[in-house]
Amino acid sequence: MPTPLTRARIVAAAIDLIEREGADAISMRRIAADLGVGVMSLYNHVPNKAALLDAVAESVYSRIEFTDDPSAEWTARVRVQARAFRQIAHHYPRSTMVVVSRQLRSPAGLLPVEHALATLRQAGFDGEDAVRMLRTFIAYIIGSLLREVGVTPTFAPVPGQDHTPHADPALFPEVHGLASLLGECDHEEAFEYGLDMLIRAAVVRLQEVKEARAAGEAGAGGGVKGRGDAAVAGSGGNGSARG
Amino acid sequence: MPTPLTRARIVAAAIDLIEREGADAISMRRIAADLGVGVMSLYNHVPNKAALLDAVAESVYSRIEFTDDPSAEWTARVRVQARAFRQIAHHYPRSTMVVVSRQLRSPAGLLPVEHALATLRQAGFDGEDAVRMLRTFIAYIIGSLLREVGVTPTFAPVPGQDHTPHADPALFPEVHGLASLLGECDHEEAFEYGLDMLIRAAVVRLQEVKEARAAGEAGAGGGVKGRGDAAVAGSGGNGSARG
DNA sequence: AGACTGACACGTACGCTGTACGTACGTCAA
DNA sequence: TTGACGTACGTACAGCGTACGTGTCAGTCT
Repeated sequence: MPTPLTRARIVAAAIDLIEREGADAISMRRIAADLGVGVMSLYNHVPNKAALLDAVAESVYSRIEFTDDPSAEWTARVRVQARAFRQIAHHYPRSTMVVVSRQLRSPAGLLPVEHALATLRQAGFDGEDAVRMLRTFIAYIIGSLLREVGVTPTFAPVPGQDHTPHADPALFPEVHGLASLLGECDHEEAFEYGLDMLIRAAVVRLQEVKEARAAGEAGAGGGVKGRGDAAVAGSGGNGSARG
Repeated sequence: MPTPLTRARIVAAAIDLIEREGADAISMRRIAADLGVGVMSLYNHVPNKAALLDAVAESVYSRIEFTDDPSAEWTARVRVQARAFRQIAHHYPRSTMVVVSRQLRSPAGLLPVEHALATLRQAGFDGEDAVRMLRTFIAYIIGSLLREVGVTPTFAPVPGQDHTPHADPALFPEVHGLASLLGECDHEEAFEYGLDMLIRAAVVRLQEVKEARAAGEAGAGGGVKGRGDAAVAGSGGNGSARG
């Protein structure tokens, strides 16, 4: 055996196999065969299949490349980070479903979070807003990825396929009238559209917060559960300097 | 055999089983056993397991209840529809992962789409904006559902579990400082927060479109790809705030 | 040197899976 | 009566994850 069996080699082989034959085709036996080893040898490095898939998710996730430019406008930085996240769907399309299907709790997932939070904090959001906003962005990105890989699992533009819905015009007038728009989907453009919406909303929110802060320090607390949109004015006492 | 085997009965049994024992526990043999029939009898009504899971997804999806009030403000109607969508995660938490994992192409999925498009069109959006906006909302909702069912698959608030991330303060200062916020997550509130962001952005967008229309019929279509970040005319506009 | 120990590759085996196929038994049409 | 047909069912097969035992080798202690 020239190269020793390794957890990293196993994960790499798994990703390779998923990308070649799809997530359903993965099995411990196939991975072992691809590596030229016996099945049970894998279990010396990975406790079970679920853990292996977790490792696959973590590995793919950790390959997100951030080219953060701290001097750029915060909106641009948020945009760049969101796009970087989405890139995994292009580099590892068939593994993406595995990634989004299992939540990962590991340091690998913390770095993007750290970046995003830092960006939002520097923009002027307090901790609560930053966390909630991050969650909103992540939810949107994950949902977008899911649609992308669901519709085109391989990202190969299947030519013969027709997604145009044909609906009874009487029952579904809107769907019928917009069938051509619903049938096609430029994922890139769709993603940017929603991303624009979120970023614009974030800009509005930031302005709101700043106005509230300027108006006075009165209403502290910023009711988490409170339904009042404006007048959050949290900030007070938050010592976490964060330049 | 009192009641004859039926596709509907099979699907119902499958959903039941998933909710009782989780999506991983599902198998044709278990379903057949629950129904008190032989395994192969299922195949008289369902071509294969994948089709059965598709049917499960469709069934769950079709149970979304819309209580649309056409007289309400469009922002409120959008909010209601989004919440209705999210409700499936509460009624069928463990099936939700099945729903979001497979894209469904059936009439069952068209009714919510029809409702949403009609609402957006009535608000004043053109077809393109309505479709793109709908996709944005769906992506956000799906992503939110995925986090909800991922973190708490059974919606039973696991007491012993601690999701608080413990990160090296030097490497991850933000994550460390906001650990308590990151550790807990009120899904309800998180969902509403992002939903608010999207609805506000939609309000801004609508205003933009209307102004463009009023200004003249010249630049039709509106800069879909336009990158203009700022100048969104913040605080005004939102009439539906939430009161 | 000899003995012991741990890590690791591997084979076998068990219970489980989805489902192709053949069979048996109903009800209807001719 | 006869045949066709739909449906329930049993058997069988290939493949799955993985528990368990066995063999080999490197390193360490006496």
